[in-house]
Amino acid sequence: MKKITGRQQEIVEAALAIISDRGLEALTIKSIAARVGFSDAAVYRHFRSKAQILSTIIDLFARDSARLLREIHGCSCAELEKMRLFFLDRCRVFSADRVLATVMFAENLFQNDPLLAAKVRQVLQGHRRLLLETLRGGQRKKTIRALPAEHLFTMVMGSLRLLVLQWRIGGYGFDLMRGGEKLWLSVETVIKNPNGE
Amino acid sequence: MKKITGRQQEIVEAALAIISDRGLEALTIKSIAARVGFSDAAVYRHFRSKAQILSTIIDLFARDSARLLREIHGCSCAELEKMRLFFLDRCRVFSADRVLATVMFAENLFQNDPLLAAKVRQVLQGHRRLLLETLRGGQRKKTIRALPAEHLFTMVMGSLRLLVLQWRIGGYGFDLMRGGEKLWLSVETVIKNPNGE
DNA sequence: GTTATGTTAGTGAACGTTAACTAACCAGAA
DNA sequence: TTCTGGTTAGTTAACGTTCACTAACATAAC
Repeated sequence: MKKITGRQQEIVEAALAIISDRGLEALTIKSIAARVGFSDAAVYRHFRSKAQILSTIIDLFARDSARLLREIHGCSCAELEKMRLFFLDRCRVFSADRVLATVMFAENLFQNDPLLAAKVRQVLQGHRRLLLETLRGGQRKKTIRALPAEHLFTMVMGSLRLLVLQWRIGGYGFDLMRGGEKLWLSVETVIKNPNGE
Repeated sequence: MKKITGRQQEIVEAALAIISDRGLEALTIKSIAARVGFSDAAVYRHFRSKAQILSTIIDLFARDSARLLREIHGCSCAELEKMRLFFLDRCRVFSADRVLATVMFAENLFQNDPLLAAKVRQVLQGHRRLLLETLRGGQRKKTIRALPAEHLFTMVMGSLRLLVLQWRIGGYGFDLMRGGEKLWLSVETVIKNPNGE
């Protein structure tokens, strides 16, 4: 991970704003330059290529994601609580920075650039590993329902993803945090062990 | 809905194959023409624009989807069974025609063309309406868990979507039908009323 | 001879990227 | 202090490619 200059930060933020407003297709060197307020060529004083800008954005996503994973892993709370933390933290992050939600759904968009695609996939793999581990831990303690952990993962993560997608498609028309909190109550209800306690 | 000539059918199939193999970004008039076996200009003998080709593809998806919705709506079986039919039918359709799975995840890809985006959204709305209706019917009969129907929808549809996504990302490395059947068992377990029967 | 279905050759626009150049600033040597 | 060389960050103009799309023309069927 490299240090980043002020100008690079500006460029990345401009790129994020464009993706957030008009989608990844609208992200061109020209549109970035226009947003920052200088010519297209000037962008190349700070980044070697467009791919490097995208790579920096994904790194942002990955770094934040790694922080979350460490945080939850080190937490001494129960497994269901860990799941809740993950679920709601994702909502919080996407709420605060909408473009990260775009990156989350970018598996297909980066498929022309295998390097970027691999980077995104790696982040998602990290989520998967952590959640599966947590789910299995909860199942050992009989707090989480005894269904295939893979299935529970698909249900939890699938619900989260669809919620975020609905939020994006609807033009961010509802409060994602509140929506996430309410949805989590239902998700928790169905994944916790009904025979427990 | 228009009638379609043989050549048009060929072109649409070529387009579907390209999307399926190399993604929507690789879908150009040139690539379509190459696949059919003639020059790019010849495509315009059969379609007025690229958008019209895409529109035809979405129509295909919509027509198939409408058939499914009618079929399930007219079915006299229980609500949980209807949900199962929907879930597995989607798996079956995507298994048979992978590109339809691509279209299912194309909400963000068509966002630059509002007409196509609206068309896709309409199909998804249809799914949503049918499933919510079915879920609420099951809740009235106490066969489906008394949680907000919207949440149940998000969980079921989210699980289905993530399953299909995993299938696509993994290079179609597992049998989607079998995966869907197994996942459905878990989904059904968590959404059916535990106090019922 | 008209209609349908191809061809080749071309358009203008957009893309990422590079080239050539300039203005501002900043060292150290005269 | 002033000259000199070098770096940094910007400019305009252009490159080569690809895109969707069009015009002009050919050929064969009816």
